[in-house]
Amino acid sequence: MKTGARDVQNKPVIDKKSVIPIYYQLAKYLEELIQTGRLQPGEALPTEMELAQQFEISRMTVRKAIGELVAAGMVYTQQGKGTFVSMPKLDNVVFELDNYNQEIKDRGLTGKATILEARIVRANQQLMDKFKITDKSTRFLYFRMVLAAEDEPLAYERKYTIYTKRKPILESELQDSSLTNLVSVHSDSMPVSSKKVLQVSVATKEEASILQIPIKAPVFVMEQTVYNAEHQPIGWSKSVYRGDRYQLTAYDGWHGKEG
Amino acid sequence: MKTGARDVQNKPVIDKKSVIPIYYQLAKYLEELIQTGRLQPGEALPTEMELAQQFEISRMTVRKAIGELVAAGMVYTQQGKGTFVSMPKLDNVVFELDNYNQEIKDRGLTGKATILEARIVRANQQLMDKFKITDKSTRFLYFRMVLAAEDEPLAYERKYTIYTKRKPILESELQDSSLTNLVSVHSDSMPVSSKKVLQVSVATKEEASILQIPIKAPVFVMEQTVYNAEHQPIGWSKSVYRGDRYQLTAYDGWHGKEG
DNA sequence: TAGTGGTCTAGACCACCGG
DNA sequence: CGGTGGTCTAGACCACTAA
Repeated sequence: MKTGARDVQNKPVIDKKSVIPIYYQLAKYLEELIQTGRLQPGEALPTEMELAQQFEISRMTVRKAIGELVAAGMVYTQQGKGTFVSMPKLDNVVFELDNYNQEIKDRGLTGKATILEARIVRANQQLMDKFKITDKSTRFLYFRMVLAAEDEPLAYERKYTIYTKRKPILESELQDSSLTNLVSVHSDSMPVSSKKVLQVSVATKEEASILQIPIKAPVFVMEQTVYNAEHQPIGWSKSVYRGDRYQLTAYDGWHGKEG
Repeated sequence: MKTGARDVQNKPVIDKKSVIPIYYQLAKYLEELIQTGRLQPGEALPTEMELAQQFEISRMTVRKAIGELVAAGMVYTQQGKGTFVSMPKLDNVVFELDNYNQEIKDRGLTGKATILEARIVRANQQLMDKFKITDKSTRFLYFRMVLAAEDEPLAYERKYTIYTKRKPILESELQDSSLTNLVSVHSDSMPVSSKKVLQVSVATKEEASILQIPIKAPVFVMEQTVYNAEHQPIGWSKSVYRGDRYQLTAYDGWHGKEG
């Protein structure tokens, strides 16, 4: 009588009566085999039929487990050949920068967004370029604001959206002053995509003054453009982040974040 | 006799005899409904049973299709309630920076990595901190190199790995001078995870000279630490990228990259 | 209680790969 | 050709939600 694989404590690897799904148990088991090196990169996993028979479960359940590992990038499948342990890719560079609100919350600080200025402006050459328009009479809603935590200024943001609705500028802008929200409220079309470019620069006199840092101190500059369904720019912002308070972090590999 | 949904040209939405998998056809069909606005954010999709009956396919196939959309972030499921169209999240900040080799290739340039120095060094306080060790006699392999394209220097990298194998330093290092590769070749344990921190700074005199930029010009500074399976640092590097030649870009939304 | 998505089964046929 | 993963079926039972 088969009873499936058991670990060193003679404890069954898969407990069919557990509330934890079988496919999840199997995925974690295989994950452990890989992370402890009992399955080396490039090595083949047992075939789906073998795993199904060994643990007395359906092949579809095995496939669901393997699907989890594929999604996690730990294994890859080749039709007609088998399933293999991936080589760890540690040189991808995908950085995450938490947005302002989360950033503040994570640090347990009290954040504040102060609007320095909010008014209607007419098109100038820079705006006509950024929004890819030629109509000089276009009006834009212009926001200028400072983000601070614990009374220390962290970022300085300037935002523009095409002003078509003629809606008054409300206090509620303070609740969510993200560019996409401003665009949603004041523009005719919905934002559906966004592009951000992050560059490094040095603080201008104005930026240094607002952020309370020395002139020419290094800063991150992020430009965001928000597009509607027709790929037309409907919002643009330029944000300056203090270089001494912001950084981007990237984790790579199979147990990066836990360490 | 049921024949399933048909589009405006009376063409069946799902062709069961196609070589294209049914679940894929259904996923693309639902995707189109969402992107054209016929299914609005927050709105519920037809239930899995409804879709199965409408297209005369198995519920498991419907689930596979929906699984694709979930993975793409376009819909989310709630047990006991239904499946709903996601709100587009345009304010995530996940930046990608192509690695040096791809970067060069993408631009159609001829890249070159020049090793300025490669030698064995003993532990100093900075290295003992970075590698979290206390043994002063530890030896490190130290690489110093410049990355250039079209004879223009772009980045300056300093890399350290624990030197345990006593292997000679070979020309082959030039082929793949990534930190993970150096660690693989010269260290006892395999790299399994990596952490990178990107900050903004200004060029020192040495960096400015090597990168041919003014002193105090803004630069990206990336520190990478590579860990083995026991979460011990086995490699560390500090790379300086010219601020006038590098930027990070992030796309967000459902049809961002195509535009 | 009725309806939803989540899990699981025991088959089936197929496309692809290697010997 | 046998073995592999890829797709698909027609059921089943469950946990959860809402009326």
